[in-house]
Amino acid sequence: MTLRHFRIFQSVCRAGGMTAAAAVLHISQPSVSQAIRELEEYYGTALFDRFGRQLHLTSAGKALLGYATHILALEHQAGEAMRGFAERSPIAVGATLSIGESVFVPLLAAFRAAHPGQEIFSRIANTHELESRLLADELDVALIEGEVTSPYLTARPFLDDELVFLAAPSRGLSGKVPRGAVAGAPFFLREEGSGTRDLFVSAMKAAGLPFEVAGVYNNSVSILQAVAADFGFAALSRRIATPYLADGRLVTFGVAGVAFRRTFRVVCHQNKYLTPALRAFLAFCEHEAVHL
Amino acid sequence: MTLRHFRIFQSVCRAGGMTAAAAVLHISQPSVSQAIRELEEYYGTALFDRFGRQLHLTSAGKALLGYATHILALEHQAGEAMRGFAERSPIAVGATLSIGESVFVPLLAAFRAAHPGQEIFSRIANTHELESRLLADELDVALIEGEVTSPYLTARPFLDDELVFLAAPSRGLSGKVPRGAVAGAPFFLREEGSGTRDLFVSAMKAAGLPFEVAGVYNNSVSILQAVAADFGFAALSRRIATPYLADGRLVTFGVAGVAFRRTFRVVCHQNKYLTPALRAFLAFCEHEAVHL
DNA sequence: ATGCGGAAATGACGAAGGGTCATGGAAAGA
DNA sequence: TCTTTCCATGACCCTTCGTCATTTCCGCAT
Repeated sequence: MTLRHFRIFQSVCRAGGMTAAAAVLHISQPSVSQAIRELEEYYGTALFDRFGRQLHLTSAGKALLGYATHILALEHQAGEAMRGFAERSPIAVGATLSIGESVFVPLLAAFRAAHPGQEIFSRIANTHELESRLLADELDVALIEGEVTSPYLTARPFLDDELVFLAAPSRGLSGKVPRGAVAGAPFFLREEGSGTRDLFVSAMKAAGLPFEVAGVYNNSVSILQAVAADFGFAALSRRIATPYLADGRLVTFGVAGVAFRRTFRVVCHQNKYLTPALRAFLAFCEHEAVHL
Repeated sequence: MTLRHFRIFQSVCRAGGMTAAAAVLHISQPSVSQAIRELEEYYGTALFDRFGRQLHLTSAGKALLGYATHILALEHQAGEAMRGFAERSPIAVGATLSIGESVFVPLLAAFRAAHPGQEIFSRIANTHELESRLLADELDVALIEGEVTSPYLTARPFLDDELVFLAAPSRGLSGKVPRGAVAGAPFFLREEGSGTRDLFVSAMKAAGLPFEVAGVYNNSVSILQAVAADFGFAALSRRIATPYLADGRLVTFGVAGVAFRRTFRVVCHQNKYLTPALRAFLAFCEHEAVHL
């Protein structure tokens, strides 16, 4: 059986005759006759009693009409639902901790304001987990700093970022300081697998600057507090340190030959089907995020 | 869209791949691919993300799967229900008052015993109403005494019946009585339109026997009671009078030249689709009713 | 009775949908 | 790197579904 049979059957019941149903459906009368005949043969029972030119639903016909009505209503609902999905299917967005602690929530807020009614699921996790979730299609898109390893993921830059050296004001550091001021000094680091940590370590190594590890914290706020308490130094995203720099709890400084530039990237699977909602989110990141 | 698309889509979701689904459905893999493609084009959105050889349902796909599952379940239920109907669809049986007061309930009881689980709707009404309901397909079959007028109804005899003269025992009548014993006597009659009344009136007329109308009752029990009280005579079906004859409240007698033979008939529309249940009921009337 | 009009059934036939096989491309595994 | 596996694509064929033409039957009016 096909939905077509049910549609025709329902029309015959509603119109009260095969010819009338054919007119409603804009098909020929024999086609309707044949469809009803097929239904009756398939189910092995008459759906109508033919009393001369009058059609009367049999009890079996009445029962089938109920099912047909429900089935067709469901199919219609499915169409409506899919039409809704085509426009604003929910999107699942991931972000690393660094981005999650800085621009992520403002970015989402701006996007929601621009796209009211758009459902968004969001998750904050480390780069490795985000990658595997992108590959498993459990996330539609992710915002990460640094590079991505899987060749199946495509990353587009959307925001420039930099790490800055941070110190307690009591140290009296500012502007450019000599390399000796930080060489071998104690630094607070993020945990293994952190993009921030990786960038810091590789940049210091490239600059030939050794350092001590004063502590490994899996979040930035604790590091900011530790540095403010003058337990050591750190290098974190300027965006994260901004509040502490603004009220003087921390100061930032530069070291000759050390650059911490990096790029935030919006990443999704190369074969990801881009719904309008997802396309809009990508476009938003690439064009609007610079205002944050 | 067709049910076929939903079936294939569901299979792909369940099997986890198009090739596997094709194997389950015993069709070729390209056919499955095409069906999914058509669904996606029709709804204007992707149902799966194709990450290499892996398929992942999109959120739209998840939504559609829910609808598809419900629709297919309903269609299956419809098939089951129709299968049930094909075997024992409910039957609507009508009967005249005369039959309703005598053999109808025993007949139904015997049929139910022979066909447990068979649903039966029954209605007792006069011949005219039964006929119009048969023509309007509101009754499947009716049991009537006497003839049927519409040419679209077919009547098959299933039981012989006769009216018998009834009197109070105190009258001292029995066996064959002379015509003078009833000529001009008071008789209780059923209402206009009653087959029993029609037969009585026409038989008396044919015999040239006049009579008085002592009362017109629309049921037989009241007539039996009136005759037992010796308010007058009556002629009713022997089957109805049997209890009164057995315990001596009434006696029956014959009059030379007067015969009240008639036939109970089972009637249905000539074009009525005979479900197995209906066919069984007709056969039961024609072959088993004689034992009542 | 007789003929007419309307509705369903039937038959022939063309177009389209749905099936197949053969093949290509991309990803996963040896 | 080679092989295997899976999905996508294209060519082709057959069944299905559409049409029109015609028939049949019932209901109605003459």
